[in-house]
Amino acid sequence: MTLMSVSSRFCSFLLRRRLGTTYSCSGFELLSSSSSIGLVHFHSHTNLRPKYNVPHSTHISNSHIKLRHLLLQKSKSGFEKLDDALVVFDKMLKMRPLPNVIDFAQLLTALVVMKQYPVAVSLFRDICTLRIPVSIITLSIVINCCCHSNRLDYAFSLFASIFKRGFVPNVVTYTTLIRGLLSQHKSAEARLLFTNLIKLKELQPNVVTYSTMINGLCKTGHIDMALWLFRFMGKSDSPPNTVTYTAIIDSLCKRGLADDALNLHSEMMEKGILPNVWTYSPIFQVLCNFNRWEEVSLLLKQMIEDMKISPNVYTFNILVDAYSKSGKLDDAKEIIEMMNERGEYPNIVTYSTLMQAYCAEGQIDEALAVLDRIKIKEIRPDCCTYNILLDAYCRRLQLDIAMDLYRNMVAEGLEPTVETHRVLLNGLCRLGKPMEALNFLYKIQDQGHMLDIVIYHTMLTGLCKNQYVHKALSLFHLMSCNGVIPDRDTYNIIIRGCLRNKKFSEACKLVEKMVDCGFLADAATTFLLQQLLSKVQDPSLLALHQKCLHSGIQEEFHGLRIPKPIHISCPAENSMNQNLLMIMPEEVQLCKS
DNA sequence: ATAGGGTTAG
Repeated sequence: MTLMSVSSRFCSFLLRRRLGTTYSCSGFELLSSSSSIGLVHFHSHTNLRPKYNVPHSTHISNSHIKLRHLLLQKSKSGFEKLDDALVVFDKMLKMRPLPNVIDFAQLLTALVVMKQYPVAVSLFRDICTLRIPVSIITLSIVINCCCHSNRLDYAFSLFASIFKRGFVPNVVTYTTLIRGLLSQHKSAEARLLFTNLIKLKELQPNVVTYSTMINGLCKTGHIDMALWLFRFMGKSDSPPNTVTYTAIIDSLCKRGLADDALNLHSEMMEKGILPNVWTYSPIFQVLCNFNRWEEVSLLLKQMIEDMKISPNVYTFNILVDAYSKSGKLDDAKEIIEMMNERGEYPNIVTYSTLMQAYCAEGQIDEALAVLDRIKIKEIRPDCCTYNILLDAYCRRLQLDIAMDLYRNMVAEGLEPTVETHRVLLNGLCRLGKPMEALNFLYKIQDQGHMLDIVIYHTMLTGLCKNQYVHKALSLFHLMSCNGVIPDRDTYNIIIRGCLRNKKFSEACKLVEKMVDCGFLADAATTFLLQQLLSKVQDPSLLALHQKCLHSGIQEEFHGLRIPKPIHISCPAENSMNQNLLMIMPEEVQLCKS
């Protein structure tokens, strides 16, 4: 058997495997067990190995040059279809001499651009099986793919293989792993990796490493550490750039700290670090939230005219949503007009937002008209679009129409989400059919659909409102068995349910349990308690009220959240390592041991 | 040839 025939049969086999039914199982199965497809036998014939070590330059043909040209382009834009990428890969495997490390890395990059992470991992597996050489860059690309597929286990096993293969991880490899850890909410581990890099003088983090760390710290709720690191960066060799500032600004905006965000926005401009479209979007969001409409208009003008930054779909969608939610439908439509004029065309999110606005105004026909119009424009409605309409019908108690729509969306090939199910459950409860809702819940659970905490909240609320508080209590106990841990909202929902149904002793027990778990009564619960106390003088109720007051709920009342002010301080000018380790005291302990 | 920001749905 010649090398070519084995190789080409082998290639087709791999391709079929990827294109066939087993393909959907992602590349990770291949990563763990290559022997399952009989490759071990293939390995043992050393003379069947492709002769990749033939110097490339002497054999470069026209097709190699064509390939290189194609890959350069596709690694930036991605292939139009997944199959196109697979066909190119198959052709590459048949070429002699084989394309080089860079060519294969570029093909993987094209798959990354297409967000086809598991496929990239699968191709990488084939590359290894065929003994095609890889580099630290190839490995970094694949580690990134594992992280994006939430497979940290594979990412770290590949990380270990870097050393076995005799490569050295670079700053990109480490940054990728740090991002992976943070995206999986493993912020302690990310911090440990980050500090160890510095402490063990492995390598110097660059501005991307810092920004990744800062963004991740913000997203995992460690904004104080993020701010510290941000100010530390200002004095380091890698000062913050636009992305770093944007991460902090976004975080401040999400906390409602509009003025702090605006100050930072001015600060960066003073330092000559130019904001971009990413920087402006969260600022618009927070200004809208606080009804600072004048400033919104001014900022939009400044952004476009002075800074010459074009708002994009994201920016515009934030504005459309904010205007709609404040009943300023005309302003929302004006923004959509502006989008069309500027060639930044509205997308499915824009139209779903607009439909949501019509539904909120009770103009469901207008919302349906939008749906018809986008279908003409060949914009495909997604699950969220349907969820909005489903919710509107459920609110009007037209559950039969909602169910029709539900069947429609499934027929269109859309997979219902937790939100879809939440909307339908809510609809059943509204109609006073809590037991049907509960049965529906069990049905979707049996079907293997995910039940999240929001679904439980909907069901608990529905049961309590329909005087099925005993059923609510059993569901409350059941949810932790199903791996969904009650949070502050869960406790407050069930406690209010008990109070409304005069189960005061049960409410007492739950408040105690809640406080033990570190949660407090919210404004609605406190308000209900006060209302009840003004009518009924029940001693257990009074004790309950006292307990709630002692647990310190005053900071939040009547649903108004008052954000705590943040002081952005500068780190003291000590030695670098001292300073950096100060932000992560837990890690210092770990490092010492 | 590899790494870092944002929108709709309780």
